Amino acid sequence: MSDRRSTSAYSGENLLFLTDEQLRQGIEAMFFAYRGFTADPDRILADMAYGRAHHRAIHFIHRAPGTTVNNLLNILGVTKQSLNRVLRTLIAQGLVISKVGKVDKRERHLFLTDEGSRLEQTLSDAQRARMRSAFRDAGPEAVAGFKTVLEAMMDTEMQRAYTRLKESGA
Amino acid sequence: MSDRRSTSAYSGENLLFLTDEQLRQGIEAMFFAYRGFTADPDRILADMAYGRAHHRAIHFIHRAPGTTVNNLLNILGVTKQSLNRVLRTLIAQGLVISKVGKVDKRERHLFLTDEGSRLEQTLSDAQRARMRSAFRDAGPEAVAGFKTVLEAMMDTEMQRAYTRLKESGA
DNA sequence: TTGGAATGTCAACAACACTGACGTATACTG
DNA sequence: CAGTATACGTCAGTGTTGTTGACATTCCAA
Repeated sequence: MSDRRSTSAYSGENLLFLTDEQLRQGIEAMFFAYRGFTADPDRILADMAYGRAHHRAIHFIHRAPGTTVNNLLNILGVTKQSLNRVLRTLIAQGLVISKVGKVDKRERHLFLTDEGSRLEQTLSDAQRARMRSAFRDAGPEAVAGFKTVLEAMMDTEMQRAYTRLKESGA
Repeated sequence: MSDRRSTSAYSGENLLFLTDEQLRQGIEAMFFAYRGFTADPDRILADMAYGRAHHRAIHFIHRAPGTTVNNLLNILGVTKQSLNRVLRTLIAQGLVISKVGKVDKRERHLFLTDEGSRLEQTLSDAQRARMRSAFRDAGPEAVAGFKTVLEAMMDTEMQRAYTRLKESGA
């Protein structure tokens, strides 16, 4: 344990990881990695009538069954009209069901049907396979760093949403 | 009947970072972080007639001045029709110039104009600011892990493109 | 009870991706 | 030189996903 950094966290030559060149590398890594991140589910969805927006909706409905439209809206960060189109097709195709709220009849609570759950499983299997492979190649310390940086990159509201989900899943 | 003691680098309880729960966290972290990652440039571009596609084109033309259309196509991973729409407006607005190749006259080499460079600077300043803040909060070890995982998440072709860019910038 | 806020739906439009087909100029090859 | 391949641009059509605007329903509070 070196005591050189006792006062401020990082000083002098240790700041080299903050050069514009390093930042640009981080930016490009995000760009290319996100493409890989979405590639497998996208391929699966391309054959159906669905797209990435459907995947996102299905993912978070699976994560928080019974969530309201409004809640989903906040997590996904799109307009309700945009989400509604996606939801409408998912409901019409029998992947999602929408139940009128008992205490507040304005709200709709969303659930996956069995078929919806199957699709969710297929999609997340594909996405997890890549993530698992990347995690395994990188090792646990790298994974911890990965999560730390991503968390620091989120908007504060998204940090809250992420943390809430994270804790609910544990 | 799988042997509990695997021959891989990590075994037993060290594999806890590969649980489905951990992978799901990684997936959601990517989703939320990418939103933050694009938020600032998106805000700037919303006021102009440009979008994220223009940003990507400008970024990589800045990175590799004189690049050909075909090269840009491979990096961006879109169709030429899609890229052409973007390039056409950028050229019409005087942000990008296209020069006929000297050795191969079929090729068009792309460059930013002064105005294009100014926009690139504005956009990348915004994006770098967030990345820098995230990097600083997370620290150098986390940043190293971040890059390792992202690199492992890319498709192999994208890994090559990324590495090539990375080395050209050093 | 009435008016405003919250929730969700329907309609129209814009951005940006895709495929397919075609045209033109240039380069390469037998 | 003739034929083929490559690089680039364009037109037309389509699909997904975002946007704004208008509107119905429900809840709540003055």
